[in-house]
Amino acid sequence: MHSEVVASRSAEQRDSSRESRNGNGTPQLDAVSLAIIQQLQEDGRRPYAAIGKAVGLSEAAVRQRVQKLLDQGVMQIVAVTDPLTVGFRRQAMVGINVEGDVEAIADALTDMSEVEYVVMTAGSFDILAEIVCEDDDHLLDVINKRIRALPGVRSTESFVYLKLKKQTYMWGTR
Amino acid sequence: MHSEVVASRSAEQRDSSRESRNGNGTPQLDAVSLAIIQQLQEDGRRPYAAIGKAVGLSEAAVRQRVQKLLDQGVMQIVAVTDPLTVGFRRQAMVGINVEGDVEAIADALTDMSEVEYVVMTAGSFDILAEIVCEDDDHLLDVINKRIRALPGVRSTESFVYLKLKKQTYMWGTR
DNA sequence: CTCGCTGTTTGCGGATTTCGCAGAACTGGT
DNA sequence: ACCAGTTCTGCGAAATCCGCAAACAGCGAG
Repeated sequence: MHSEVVASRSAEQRDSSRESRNGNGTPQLDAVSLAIIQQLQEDGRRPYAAIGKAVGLSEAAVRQRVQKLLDQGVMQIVAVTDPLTVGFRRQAMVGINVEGDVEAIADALTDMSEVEYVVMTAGSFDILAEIVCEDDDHLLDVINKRIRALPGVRSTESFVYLKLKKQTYMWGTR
Repeated sequence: MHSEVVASRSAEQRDSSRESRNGNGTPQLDAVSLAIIQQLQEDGRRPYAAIGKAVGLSEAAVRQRVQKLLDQGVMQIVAVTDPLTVGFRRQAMVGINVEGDVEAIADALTDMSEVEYVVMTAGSFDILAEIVCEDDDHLLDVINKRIRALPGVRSTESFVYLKLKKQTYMWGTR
């Protein structure tokens, strides 16, 4: 019925060893899990059986691997939107310079619900943070009252979003 | 069986008028669609019936709305991961200054597969673009050979990612 | 080499969910 | 009041999801 798939699977399977972890504690993914993620990046609701056919695994096996990937926090299956469409009128990327413990500031930003995205960077900013707000007042409040008030924040520079041009989640689908 | 749900629905339903469009061509979302999106932001695979129970609609109605939201491009249901986990070792945010047609440059960036995110901004950069690459060589190539080569790009500044601290998709879930 | 341990895969039923469709209900315009 | 367009509902049929027990593979200890 699906003999050629099985054949290709056992070929793939050879080097897909047991899941291990590297130093960071980030789970090491084999080729099959990667292929599963790729399938779900194209369509987060794709049936397990269809994914199984694509990657050469049974429906139940795919289901278990997906569940594990979710439990481990390797991936999440979610709806993503353009915030502007959903009623958040003001967004900005904020570049931040820190004196002292950068990670502590990053953690503080992480705790703010208006902050969608926090990344520590090399370059003329120590941290980049994306802010999503309802309106100008809200944005102003977050940047001036809350972020600049954090002890250790030396300076900030804001880039207010005018238009979102691209937003994809297709890593590995090249 | 679910009488109280029906009751609460008709209350909600009153102000959920026909879908319209604002000037931008972006569909206007009513409270119910927003609630549906919110449900799917928590779990992209949540069954239609469960969503229906939460927002006060029948399973079929939810299904139709979700399909329309997907068709309209208002949202997409996808798996998202930390690129580092999936084998992309180098990422960077690139700030770009443009002379002339900013949107043309933004479109050119959008066409590059390594570019995950493009946004036009106000401030000292005209465009911010997020780049996801396999390694340093790849990143260098994209920034120097491809982005800087675009006619109209006056200057760029790169912020290489050191550590991703937060990445959420929970707009409206506050 | 064999035993046993562990983690993964497979193959099933049964329960749930998805899907397509036809009719009812609601809205806005004439 | 009526009509056209859209949305919602309620089904039955098909597909999918889920849990479980058995088969299987890797691996270290004896």
